This record gives sequence, structure tokens and C-alpha cells, in this order.
Amino acid sequence: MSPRHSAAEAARTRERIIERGLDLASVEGLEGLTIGRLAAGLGISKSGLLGHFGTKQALQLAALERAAVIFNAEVWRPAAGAAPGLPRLRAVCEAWISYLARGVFPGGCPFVSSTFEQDGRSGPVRVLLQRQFHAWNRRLTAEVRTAVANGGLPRGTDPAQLVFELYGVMMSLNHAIQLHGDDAATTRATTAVTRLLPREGPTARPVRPASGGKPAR
Amino acid sequence: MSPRHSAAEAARTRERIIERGLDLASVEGLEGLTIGRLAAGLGISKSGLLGHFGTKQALQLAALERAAVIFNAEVWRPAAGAAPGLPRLRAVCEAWISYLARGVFPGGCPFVSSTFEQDGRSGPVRVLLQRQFHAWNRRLTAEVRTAVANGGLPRGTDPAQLVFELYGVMMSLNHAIQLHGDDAATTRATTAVTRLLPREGPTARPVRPASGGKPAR
DNA sequence: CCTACCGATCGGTAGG
DNA sequence: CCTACCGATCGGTAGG
Repeated sequence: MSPRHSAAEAARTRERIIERGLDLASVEGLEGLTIGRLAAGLGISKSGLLGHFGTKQALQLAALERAAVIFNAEVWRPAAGAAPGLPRLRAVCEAWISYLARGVFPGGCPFVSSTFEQDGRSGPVRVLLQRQFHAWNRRLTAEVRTAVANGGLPRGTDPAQLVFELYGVMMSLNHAIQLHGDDAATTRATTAVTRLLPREGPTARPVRPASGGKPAR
Repeated sequence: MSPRHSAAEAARTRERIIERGLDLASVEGLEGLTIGRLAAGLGISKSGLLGHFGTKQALQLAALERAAVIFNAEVWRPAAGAAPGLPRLRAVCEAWISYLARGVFPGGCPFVSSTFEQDGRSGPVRVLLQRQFHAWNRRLTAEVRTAVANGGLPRGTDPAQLVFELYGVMMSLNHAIQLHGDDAATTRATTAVTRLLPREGPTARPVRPASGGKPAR
């Protein structure tokens, strides 16, 4: 009657696969997340591993979903207690920088590695990545709008512009750490964020479209 | 006496391989630059292709060297005629944005795709990438110093900080174009550069380390 | 969860 | 530049 392995054991194995797979993907990319290598690293057979997901693609999707959970726990949750608007934005960026600087994943942020790997492809993996970036975009943009509404950021601030620049800071930081091992970049990222999200409030120069350029949306 | 194919013909074939290989690498990454696929696309045999380079790694290195030549022609050369310092920096950034927006490579800037693919690996390809980024860093940093010296940028500007942030703008732009097909990001990149490299000169707020942070070198 | 296997593709070599 | 081939590894399946 009882199976050789309980459902709970099977679920735990599945967790281990995703965890290890995500670490592997952060280093080797979602394509380098090969079933054979992952199975060998876990001490199980390829078919045993594949039984949990069916296809490599399903494993890739599961790894991305898990990455989102961890990113949320590392970057959003620590900031959730801060006051809405500018304080929360600053807390998010601080946690974001810390997440990159501490090397939560051995190969850096898996979303960064994955996006530049997958952007030339098509299919469900790319689509999921797009949706995940969009979701994070919306969250940040909404928080910027709140900051503008409650006076934390100057009127005239372009939310999409600010989010675009914050992304840049984080990608540049990820790059500096991963390619050059340059820990001084952490300080630079903090400096850049401080200038984008000034403490001083409404008297600071607003982040808005350049005069002459047509406003974005 | 005369070989079946002249040295000139062989050299032209080599050029075609590198050209096509670089396009392929910008989409699939330097690892996805497989000999079989590239050979099939060019209508030659795998061994015929490999004869020009010996190993896949040598092909990858040749592709990266070629990428640097093209990047230089696209981004540095158009700006070389501008006055040293701030005008040249602005011209470089304009050309850089244009290079990304025009889609000179089908998969975006090959240095961006490659750096996030290779940063978890080791070996000559990663080392070359590091050297290429360092060389470009030095060039930009020197130009920033010139701008500070001749009054184009405010005293107290931290060159490494400014270069760090310019990289971020370009990576964010590459990401927005390649993953989201978001052409509005081009305007945002221009806006960000305009704020980092102000027209107004010495009265603008300097890009320097945040107070409290130790100055970066 | 396993062993045993499939066809396809990988980088690379031998020999011409 | 070619054909013909190598061992290794890929994602995945059959059958238990």
C-alpha cells in the first residue's frame, strides 16, 4: 500500500532539485542547467530527476518561479515595513544592493543572467521572464507614484524613467561584482541610489524626461 | 603550385565566419556559438570551419576581438572628432545609445550578453572579456578626468562613479530593447545621460561619492 | 526512484 | 576546403 517514498519525501526531493538547479542556473544560465549535471550533483539519476518535472523546460520554469520567491524575500520583504513612498523605495534599493553584494546566488542574480541569455530566444521561458520583469516594474513604479503623491519625490518625476535608471544601477553592480570581483562597486551603487532617491525631498532636481525629448507615455 | 583556394580567398572565408559567428553569438551567446550550426549556416563543413581557428575557443576569442573593432567603430570613432572632455563624452554616449537602438547586432551588444554568460566561468574567454571591459573603462575614465580638468564637469566628480553609472544606463537600455522591445527606453537612456553629463557645467551637482561613504580610490 | 536505452548534437581528429 | 569518423553529452523514453 505505502509507496517506497512518501509524498512528503518526494516533495522534499523536488525542493532540493529546484534549489540546487537555481544555484546552477545562476552560474551557468538556464540553458546550462542540464539534467545530467544537476542529477550527478544531487546523486540521483537523470530519469529520477526528470520524473519530477517532465521536461527541462518545466524545470527551468520552476527555477524561475523559485527565484522570484527568493528575490521577493530578499529585496521586497525587508522593505515592506518601511513607510510607503520614498522610505520604502530607499529600503528596497538598500536590500537589493545587499542581495547582490552578499552573493545570495553564486553566479549573481539569476534574473540578470537569464534575461541576457533568453532575450534572443522565444517560448515559455522568455515569456515568464518578461512577465516577472513586468511585475517587478509595476511594483516599483507604483511605489514611485506613491512617493510623488505624498511629497517624498518631486512633482514631475517620471516613474518609468526612475525605474529604468534604478535597474541600470543594479545591473552595473551585478556586472562589476561578477566579472571583476569589484566590491567597491557596492559603494558606487549606494551613491547612485542616493542621488536618484534624494533625502532632501521636493527641492531636489526631479527625474523627468529631458526638455526637448517627448515625455515617455 | 597554386593552391585550390588562394590565401586571399581563405582570408575572406575567415572573415565571413567571424562576421556570422559574431551575429550568432550576440543572439545565442559565446557558448551557443556552436561549430555545427555556424558551419551549416555558412554552407561549409564543420572541419572546414574549424580549420581556420583550430578550436572553438579560438573562434570565440576571434569573435570578441572583432566585436571590439566594431564597437570602437560604432561608439568611439564617431565621437573622436568632438572636443576632448565633456563634448566628447556626450558624443560617445550618443553614439553608444544609437548603437544599441539601431540593433547593430541582432541579439544586442555582444559584450553585454557575453559578460553575464561568462562571468561564472574561467579561462581565456573570460580573461579577454575582463581586459576589454577594463580597456573601455580606462578610456572613459580618462575622458571624464579631462572633462573635470578643463571645466566641463564639476571638480569633485568621481570618474569611476560616473563610468559605473553610464554602464548601468547602457545595460538597462540593452535589456529594455532586447527583452521587452521597448523603444521608449532609448529616450530614457538619453535623459539619464543628459543628467549625468549636464550641459550647464560647473554649477551642476557633481557626481561624487555620497557623504559618509569612503571615496572610491 | 532505478537501469538501460534512443537519436541528435557537441567539439574535435584522421586523412586526404 | 572535404568525408568519415571519434567519444561525450544532450534531452528524453521504456519499462519496471
